[in-house]
Amino acid sequence: MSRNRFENLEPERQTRLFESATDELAEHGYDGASLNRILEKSGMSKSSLYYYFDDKADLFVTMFERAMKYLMREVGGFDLGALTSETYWPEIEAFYRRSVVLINHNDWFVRLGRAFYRVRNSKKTVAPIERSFAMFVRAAASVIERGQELGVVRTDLPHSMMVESLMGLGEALDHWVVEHWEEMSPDDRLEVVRVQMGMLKRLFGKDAENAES
Amino acid sequence: MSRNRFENLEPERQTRLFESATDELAEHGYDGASLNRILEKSGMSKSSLYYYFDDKADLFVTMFERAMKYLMREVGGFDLGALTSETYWPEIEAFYRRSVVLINHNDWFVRLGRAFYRVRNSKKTVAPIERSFAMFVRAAASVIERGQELGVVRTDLPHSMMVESLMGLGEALDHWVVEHWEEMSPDDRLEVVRVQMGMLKRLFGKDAENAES
Amino acid sequence: MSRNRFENLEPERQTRLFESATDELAEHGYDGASLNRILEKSGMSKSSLYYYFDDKADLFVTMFERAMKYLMREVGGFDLGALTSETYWPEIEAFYRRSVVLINHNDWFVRLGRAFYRVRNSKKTVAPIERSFAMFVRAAASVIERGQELGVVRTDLPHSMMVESLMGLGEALDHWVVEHWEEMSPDDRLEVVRVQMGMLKRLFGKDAENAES
Amino acid sequence: MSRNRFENLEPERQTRLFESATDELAEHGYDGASLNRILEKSGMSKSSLYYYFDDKADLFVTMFERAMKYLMREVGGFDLGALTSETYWPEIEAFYRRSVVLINHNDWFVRLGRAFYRVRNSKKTVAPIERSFAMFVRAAASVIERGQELGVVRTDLPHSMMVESLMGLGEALDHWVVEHWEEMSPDDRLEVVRVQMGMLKRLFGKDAENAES
DNA sequence: GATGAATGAGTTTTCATTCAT
DNA sequence: CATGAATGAAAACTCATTCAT
Repeated sequence: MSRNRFENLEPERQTRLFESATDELAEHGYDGASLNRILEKSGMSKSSLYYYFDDKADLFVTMFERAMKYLMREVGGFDLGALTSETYWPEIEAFYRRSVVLINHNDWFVRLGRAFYRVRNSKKTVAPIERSFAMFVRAAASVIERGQELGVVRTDLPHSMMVESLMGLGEALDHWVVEHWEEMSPDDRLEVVRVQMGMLKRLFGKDAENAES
Repeated sequence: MSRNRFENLEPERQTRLFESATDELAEHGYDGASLNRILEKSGMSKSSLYYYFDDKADLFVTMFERAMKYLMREVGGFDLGALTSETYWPEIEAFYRRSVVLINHNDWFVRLGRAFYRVRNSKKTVAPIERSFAMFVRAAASVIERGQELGVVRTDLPHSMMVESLMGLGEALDHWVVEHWEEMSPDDRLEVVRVQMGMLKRLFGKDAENAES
Repeated sequence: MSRNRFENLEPERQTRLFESATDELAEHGYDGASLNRILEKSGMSKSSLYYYFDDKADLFVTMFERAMKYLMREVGGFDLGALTSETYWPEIEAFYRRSVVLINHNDWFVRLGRAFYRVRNSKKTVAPIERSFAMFVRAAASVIERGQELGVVRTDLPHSMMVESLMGLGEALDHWVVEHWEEMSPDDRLEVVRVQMGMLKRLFGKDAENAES
Repeated sequence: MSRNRFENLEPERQTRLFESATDELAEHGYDGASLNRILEKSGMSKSSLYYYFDDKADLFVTMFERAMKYLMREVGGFDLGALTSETYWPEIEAFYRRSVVLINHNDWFVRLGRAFYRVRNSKKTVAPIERSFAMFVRAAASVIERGQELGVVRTDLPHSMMVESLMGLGEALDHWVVEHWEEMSPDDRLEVVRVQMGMLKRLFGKDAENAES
């Protein structure tokens, strides 16, 4: 129910709320995020917020889902089935590159990114948020599995360890990008994509598997 | 000021407070940790806590530093200067292995580990905690730098990116170990050390640097 | 003003609102009843409710009066003037019995009963509700007075004490019936009417008055 | 834990809180009672209240239990086992009379009485309050059962119906007393006790049982 | 006729911190 | 040394009501 209401809210106020909420989430994590502060920043009244959202969790889940939808629309996803052993890594890199370009134009997306990583470490996160996040992890797992099917991703590690490592390293790399964003030229940024993809390939690529032994 | 006082506190009460605080920190992170709950669990009075510590931050900083000191005493650190290109990776692996053995005997250390990672992502962390954590990061940086001096760690990445990647991947790997701890035999655990060291070497080792090109 | 409007509302929506409101009132009492919950259950919009009713009190007063009108229509009232000393108690019992039969077919009426008793004890009840309830009390008082005129109801008690006792005992008995409703056969129910009438007669009947001395 | 703390609170502040809480409870019932209003009236700070009590329910349960203890100390209870068929009704009447005398000196007790009846009808009453009240109902049930054992209380009604009737009628009678308290002389009041006991005996007494048939 | 939108004031509860004893 | 006591500020959430359309 809340979703429809929010869609009809004056876009400018949507944005104001959206940005305040994202900032707050990024700064304090889910548990620490204060609705009061969000409302103060966005100028919205407390009762209005509860008119648009069921509760704190609903607010952030909605934010997250909207952002994901936006990301998918702008950047596009993978057609996992269409990947081949030749296109696997290049496609991922292209996706990454497109994301970086997108971030170039929407700085609030960086803040959401930060927020995302914070929520991830919030134990008390209520069920719906957990679900939202689980969806994301599952996507990552699918990408890994597809790579293994195609024989381009190593298979000698426990699945869960791979997923967690990917998320952990990915977070660190993204975080680095976000943090150093402004001191880099557009070219630098694309170069970083190349470097970081190199790290992922080195860590998870099949060919490297043999190099170790 | 607080430090000296706390040292003189009856050891049994030290421990009780220590464990309560660590648990709370692990479960709720720094911002979410409640002094009230800690005091309830440990049976200490609120005013006593404020007698021994300046404030919330001081409490956790002290906890953390004591744990680090304990870790160093039990596990031993590196004498970075004494490392050679031959002993570099084996020494790190040995340190890791000793840590895992230690965890075997002190489960509260696992909890502290969890706590550590949670605090790390807490932006609002007051200055002193930040400082405590920075010390830890600096140690990691030193290890990396020494490896580069010895020519066994790659040098083609920005320093800060390497440090962050190490912390991120390290967190993920540790987290995986903590989470799967009980379903593993002692032998499994040591095998995991070997595997994870393989990942670190692959990601940061110099030899692999060429493999990429 | 509100009354006329509500009469013109689509009957099906009238009923939906009616039932939601009655349920809510029964469960939470007047003060505790939430318009929000009522509206959610009935699917009516908040502004519509305020179109049809002046405020919270007006809503419940209207509900109550409609129910009373309905009760009178279905069950029939007394023609107090037509009662004689012989028909007084039998007529009351017959009324009671008819009410029980009615409840058999309209379970929401049970809920209204519960609601009624809850409102009764709500001190803050706004003036109009008080008035509504007063009407009901007056009716009970009239029945008592008529019984006294006919010489079949005791006269040795303060009038107000009789009225209050009647309401108190009546509530308890009704409450008992409502609570045990489902575990009784139709025959049981009518037997209960007989038993409870016995109690009322014993407590208020004139003949019993002598028995005491 | 809370109990001890409250005992040590400055008696004058105990009383202030006690009276505010009782008044509030009497006026609005449990659900409707506002801690804010209580605190405003009593001049206590919100956090202090939560220092002395666990939560809203704990506050009222404590109030109730203290009052009951006080009542039992001042008025004395029954030794049910010691009652005989001759002393049963007189003892009850004596208890009632002593209570009325007590009320004479402590008008807040009247307010608590009102409060008690209101809580009773509060559906949402949290568990502890329910328990407190259940204890009271059980006491009433015991008195009834003892009377039946002694052959002075009728046995032709369902047990639960008797208990509920007793509570309902008792509430009404008490309520009447409270409401007319000030317009009566001390003698009037004791006369009322006699009259009301007459009603209870008539309704529940064994001898009357036959009178009916 | 009908309703979506907005809100101020309210709710219970928890927080970290201070201070007199 | 130790603590009982007190507090203001903040937390998430709900309330009945209003008004422009």
